[in-house]
Amino acid sequence: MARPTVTIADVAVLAGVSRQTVSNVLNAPQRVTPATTVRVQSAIQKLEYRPNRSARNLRVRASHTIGFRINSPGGLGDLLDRFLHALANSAQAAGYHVLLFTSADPQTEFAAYDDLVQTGTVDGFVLTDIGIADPRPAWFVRRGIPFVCFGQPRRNRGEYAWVDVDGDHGTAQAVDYLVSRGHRRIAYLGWPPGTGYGDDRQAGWRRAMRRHGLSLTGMAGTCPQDAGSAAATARRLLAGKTPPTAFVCGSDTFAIGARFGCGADAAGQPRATVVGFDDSPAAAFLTPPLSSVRQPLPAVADHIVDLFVRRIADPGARPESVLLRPELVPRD
Amino acid sequence: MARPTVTIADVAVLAGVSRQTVSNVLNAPQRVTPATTVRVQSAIQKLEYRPNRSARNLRVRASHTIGFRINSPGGLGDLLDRFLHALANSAQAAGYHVLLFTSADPQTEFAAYDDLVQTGTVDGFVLTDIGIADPRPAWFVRRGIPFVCFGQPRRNRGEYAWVDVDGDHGTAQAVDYLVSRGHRRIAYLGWPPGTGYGDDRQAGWRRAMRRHGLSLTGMAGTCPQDAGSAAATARRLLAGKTPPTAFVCGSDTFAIGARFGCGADAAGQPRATVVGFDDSPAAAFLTPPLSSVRQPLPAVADHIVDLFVRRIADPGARPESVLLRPELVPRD
DNA sequence: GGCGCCTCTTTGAACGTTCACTTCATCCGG
DNA sequence: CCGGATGAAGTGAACGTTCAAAGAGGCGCC
Repeated sequence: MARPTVTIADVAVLAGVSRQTVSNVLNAPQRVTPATTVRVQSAIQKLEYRPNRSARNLRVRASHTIGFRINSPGGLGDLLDRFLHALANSAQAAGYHVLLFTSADPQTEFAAYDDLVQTGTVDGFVLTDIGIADPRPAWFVRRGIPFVCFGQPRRNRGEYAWVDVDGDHGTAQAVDYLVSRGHRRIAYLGWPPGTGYGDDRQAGWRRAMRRHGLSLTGMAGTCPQDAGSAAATARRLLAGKTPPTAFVCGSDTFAIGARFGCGADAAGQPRATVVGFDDSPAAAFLTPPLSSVRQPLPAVADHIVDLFVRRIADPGARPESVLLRPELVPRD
Repeated sequence: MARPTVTIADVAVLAGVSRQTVSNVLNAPQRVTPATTVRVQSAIQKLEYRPNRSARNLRVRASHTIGFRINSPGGLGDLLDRFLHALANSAQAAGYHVLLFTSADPQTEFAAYDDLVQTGTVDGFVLTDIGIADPRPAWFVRRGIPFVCFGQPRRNRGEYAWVDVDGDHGTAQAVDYLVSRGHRRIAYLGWPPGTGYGDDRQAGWRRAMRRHGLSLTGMAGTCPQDAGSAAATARRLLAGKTPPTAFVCGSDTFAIGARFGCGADAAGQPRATVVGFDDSPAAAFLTPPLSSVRQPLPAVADHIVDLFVRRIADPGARPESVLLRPELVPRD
């Protein structure tokens, strides 16, 4: 009810100590006697004191905020929600917050980054949808702006901080799984070459197929990521001389499309087994549900925030990076 | 390159005026002579001055930030991304930002709201997924915390600020459209009663059916919002004595499920026409694409931010609300 | 006993902005 | 030529926190 703001000075008076001691109780407890700490803590509770973030930010010259650009259709598909949730969660645990912003055209995008940093609104950024020759990482380094990528930059990957999920390993796992279930003609359905992550996923499939001594001919399908063209591509592959009995897909969108394209046999069962990527709820809810490769988003977010905080703490240090393994979620 | 921070004082010196005059140029231009304004503006540009947000926030006791709770699976489906984008966009235009946060369990949820406000991290909140007897609006009012709902609270709706999309009107439009295309047996597929928004959408279908003098028997299907059970429910309705020739759906998830459930005839065409709700990309990409009722998200976000800003400006004023009309996007 | 050292606490200042008030200059009517 | 009104610009203080440095007190060592 709009009670008057209670400040650190109020707490200090009630606890019979100085402002600084209250501050120390909160920020550097080891400097304060246990007895004093108790007194201050109880004063804090009694007054329901909560430190003012703007004042703190002003003084320490940091916003404790991570900027995230949310762009219109979002290349991440329905992964975005779940990633944002995980990111906000991990950030909070580290005393940070996630701030959303948008920028219509590419030329205002960099201006937006600059603005947010110059005004002290954010301390840095998390970047997603890292393109094959994305100009942003280099630009950020030039400006000295802290950032962590979700997805590895393909060029100069040692120079930037990033966290990625090993797509190659994921699709290879999917192939192993299908082989163990008796499949031998396993097709791949994913993005055309040039996306980076898509290439990795396709490479994992190819590698695993070779490892099992299986043929790739007539098994590779690429198309835009929409259920419609995925369905069409699946149908095309199924119409070939040696039709696949299973599909490994670059995303759940492809997978849902593939399921559509397969159609059902007399018993109502899909004519081919489909394994997706991302483990989206939509895929899990199909009947029968899709197996899918799950990205460990909470772990991804944790690492991103961790790397971010370290970047802030020591901007001069060599950027680190983390490659996490996804996990196949089998559903039958 | 970590150049030394340029402050309002630097600008003042360069322009040969006082701090306050620079501040006025930015915040109250009418108080300043055009000639002075020009001099100050050019100094600002030369120094690339950007006002520090923390300092401003501290002084004016406002964060110019709207809090948004992003919860794990998100009842909004893939609407969430697009809504967040729109919200961030509208907020920016009004000088605000959107800050994400999470809270695991319900008991920490209120603590989280409190914390963000008490620390001055946010000025208020945008609430989504307003339940039929949601405890939050009343709680916020009691605490004097500004908020705007996306979706109307069903109880005490005059007491809170909200923006909603008229679901009733949307499904009625869908029925009109299908009738104009010659359909007479039009089924509804949506949530079980008790969600509020779901009830509206079903009511719109029912009302329009009656208006056209069409029978409702064997036409109402409710089930959880997942493609699997939607498909099953659609199959069940199609197996009835007078099977529907079209489906109006409460969401695109239901719609995609219905499409699955219909299967295809010999020519590969779906056995019933399906109209979705939300106009998600997934629905548009099916072949043939789904018609769907589009929520005007940019307008929704604009109104939400507008109402929010007004709440802040005059917390005592009677809360306003806006009901927007969705628009059917026909696709054939 | 005097000195240095360590631990805990306090003090004044500073972060960069805007508010409230004052000063200064100009203009106009009488 | 004066008095008051009007408008532009400047001044000191304040927002609430943490930093840097200094103060107080106790302890051990020579």
